[in-house]
Amino acid sequence: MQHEDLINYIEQYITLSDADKQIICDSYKVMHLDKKEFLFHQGDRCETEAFVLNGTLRVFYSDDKGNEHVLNFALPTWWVGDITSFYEGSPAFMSVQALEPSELLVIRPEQKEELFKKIPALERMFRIIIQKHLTSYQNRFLAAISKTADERYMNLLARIPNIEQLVPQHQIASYLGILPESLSRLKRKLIEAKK
Amino acid sequence: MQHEDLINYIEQYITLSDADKQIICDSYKVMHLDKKEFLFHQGDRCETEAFVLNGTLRVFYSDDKGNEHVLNFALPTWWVGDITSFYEGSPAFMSVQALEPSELLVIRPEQKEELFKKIPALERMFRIIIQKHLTSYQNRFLAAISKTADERYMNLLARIPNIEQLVPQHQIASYLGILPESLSRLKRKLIEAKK
DNA sequence: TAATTCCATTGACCTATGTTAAGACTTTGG
DNA sequence: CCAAAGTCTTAACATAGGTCAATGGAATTA
Repeated sequence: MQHEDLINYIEQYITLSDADKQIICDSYKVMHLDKKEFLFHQGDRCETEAFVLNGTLRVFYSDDKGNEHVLNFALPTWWVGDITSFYEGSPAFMSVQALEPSELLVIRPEQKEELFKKIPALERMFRIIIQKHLTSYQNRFLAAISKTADERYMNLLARIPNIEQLVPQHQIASYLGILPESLSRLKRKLIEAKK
Repeated sequence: MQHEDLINYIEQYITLSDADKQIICDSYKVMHLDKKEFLFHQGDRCETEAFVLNGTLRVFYSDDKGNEHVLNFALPTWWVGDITSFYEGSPAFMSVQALEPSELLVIRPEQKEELFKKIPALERMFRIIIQKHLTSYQNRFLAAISKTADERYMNLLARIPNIEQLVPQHQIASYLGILPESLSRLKRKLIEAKK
């Protein structure tokens, strides 16, 4: 069943009756994205919140000079969306694009409201998830101002060991907040240091 | 009345009956912090969420080398707390300390649960506030990796024009993610460039 | 399969910020 | 009211990472 991973995920947080599971399956629709296809674009309203079933996506922000900065990747069992845009209808702060063909489970704002009414315990789960995201960005910020690019690279590898197989190098550089040239140089230094 | 600023703040988001106002006044207790006194320490459980009535506080993280990094300041009508620690009971990620004598309205987790039961519309307000915090840290992160210290300094001044009168310079440097020496140099350059 | 675009690497050079150290001025606490 | 601690500035030097340019290989597309 398509929704199995989502059900398993939710059951880490709360207990679900069979009826609850049915409601969840009805609320989330399967969606496919081709490589390079966007879930939503920065500036548009984000009307979909998605749970990644498989594939890889990047969440990025384009600044005023047109430079793109990877805020995060999205891998299976992760959530993607722009919550402020999703709930409040404001323009999305970032874009989300598939880096390879990907399968998602998506929900729209009205349906999510419905879902919360039917399974209020989910509110708590999503609140915790938002808090984790907040903590994660606090950490990214702290790392950006207090660690070297080497350290941030090693941390990323520790957190997502197969990241090199999943996304191209220049996306990793962008995630780290450096240029591809710098990542290249950095990797060489690490290899030489190991010898 | 002590709670007036809080009531006004909340009324920006939702409509309150007189009974609601009374409940809010009963839920939030006035608290005074002397200069240098802590609201809570990194590593402890954060059992208070506070609304700042007056004064100035700093929210900071101490890294493994003992260096302190200012995550944010807290000024009148701002909220401070470590939500994850507050709700989930985990150790606080950061510390909060008064930079001058400050007055707060504080609430404890159990009381906040009670409050949500009595005035459910507050849940929505706090969800929006968390989302704003999340966006704010995404921005801090992006600025940290893509803007120069000059730009970040100018942004801070634009956002909080009187920040120089409120907090010592080395705290501003810490907020910007640079050393006091660098901020000093940077300010001189800006002054010279203006001539 | 050719043509084109994209991607990773390298090198030379540049700049913003860190590092260290010193001195003057201000605030705090006994 | 003095001593001590904290704060701001300046300067000389070091370094991480940016910038620019060139190359070769890989992946897309016609």
